[in-house]
Amino acid sequence: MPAPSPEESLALLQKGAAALVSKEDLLAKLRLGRPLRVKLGVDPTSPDLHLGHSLALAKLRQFQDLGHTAVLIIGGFTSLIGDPSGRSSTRPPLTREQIEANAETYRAQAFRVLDPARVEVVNNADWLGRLTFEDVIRLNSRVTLQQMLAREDFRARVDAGQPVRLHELQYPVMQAWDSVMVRADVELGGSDQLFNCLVGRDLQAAEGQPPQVVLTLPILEGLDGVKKMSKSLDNYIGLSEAPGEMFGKAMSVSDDLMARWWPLLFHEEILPGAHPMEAKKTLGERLVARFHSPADAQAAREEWDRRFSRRDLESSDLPEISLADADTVGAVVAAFAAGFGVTKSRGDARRLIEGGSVQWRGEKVADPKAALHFAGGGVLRLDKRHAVRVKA
RNA sequence: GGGCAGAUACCCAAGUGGCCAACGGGGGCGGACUGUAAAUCCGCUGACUUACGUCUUCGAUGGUUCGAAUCCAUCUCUGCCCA
Repeated sequence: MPAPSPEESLALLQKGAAALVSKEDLLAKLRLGRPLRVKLGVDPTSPDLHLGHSLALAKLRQFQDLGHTAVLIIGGFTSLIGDPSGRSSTRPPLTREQIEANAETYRAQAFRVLDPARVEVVNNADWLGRLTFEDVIRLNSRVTLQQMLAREDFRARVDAGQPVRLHELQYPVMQAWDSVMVRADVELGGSDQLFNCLVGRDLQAAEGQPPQVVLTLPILEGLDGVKKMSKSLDNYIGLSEAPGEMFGKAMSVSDDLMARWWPLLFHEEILPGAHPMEAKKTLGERLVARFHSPADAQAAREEWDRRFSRRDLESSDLPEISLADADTVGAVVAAFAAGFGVTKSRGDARRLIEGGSVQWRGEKVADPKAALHFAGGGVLRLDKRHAVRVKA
């Protein structure tokens, strides 16, 4: 493949971007003819990277494919504070152990998207943790309170009478310092990172470095179609989720949300005239193909059709467990535990049963006290998404 | 440092001595309908219990009372105004 011209690269890199500061700067940097250092910071605040992160990761991959270097910053230090972006309240701090563990899983997940050959993975605890108080004061002198209050989420919390802690104001400064330390040519991030990334430009300039180009990507809405996709809201599709889970979650989103996701995920318009359900299946398939493999995608779709369209639980791929005869409540609790590692209270189980969700061998069992006999085996349906095959 | 207001379940919020495991809304879960969509309708939404009921819960601790989310004291935290 012939190396694309700077102009061609620019056109490609602009696709799907929410903001680019600035186009001219990026073009100028592309014309330097050397690999650019493209920074993306992620805070290991949870064990999972999700589809929301994948937009920036995919853009980073695009840079890599054009010959540039990905600088993936694991926010070992920043996550001790937590970016207040998009949050209406203070984030609870994580322990160092949690962060370490999460950082480890992040690498693995990020490499589902990134090219391992052109990436530097660094941890900002390595430099932020060494700053002296004097250093910190010096950095802070570069930023004004007014600038901070220009950030909408801070402003909103102040206006709403909610606390904003001073340490939260440090977050943009730390992120900016990262840019200086890795000598970033470009920084990627979600739209809500725009402010932080721009502080990076200021700080780099103050340190005598050419300011980075900032390229932001749209924020992906979560499964609920209302809030930003995030682990803490439990409205996400994890990059390392099993194909079936991924496909199923994709199928559960509203048609409207799917239509909004489509261009963000695929950089193309949704097929006009396609039945929404078909389109959604295609979406699910493409996601599974992207993060697992085309074969997994096809299998996930077939399994889904079998299980949910044709409601053929009997031939579906279910966890196989052994269960002792028990009353229905006890059996449901045991099946959740053995089949899915999920702890259900007996109250929860009873509610499911009384709600008519539980079926044994295709027959609804609505009486929590009914005794179930598992000799001979069969399928025990627990709720929409959970069913187990009981061994004979 | 001073004054005022506030802290209720996942979120918002009602409740100012017993009828409170705590109104209502949101969210979530389940059912009907369906395309694991939307809309609509119904049920559930602290734990244990077949049930009667028992236990834990209304910022924390201690108290008053036969009885407290509700009253008193102290403490912790938050917002606003003043300095």
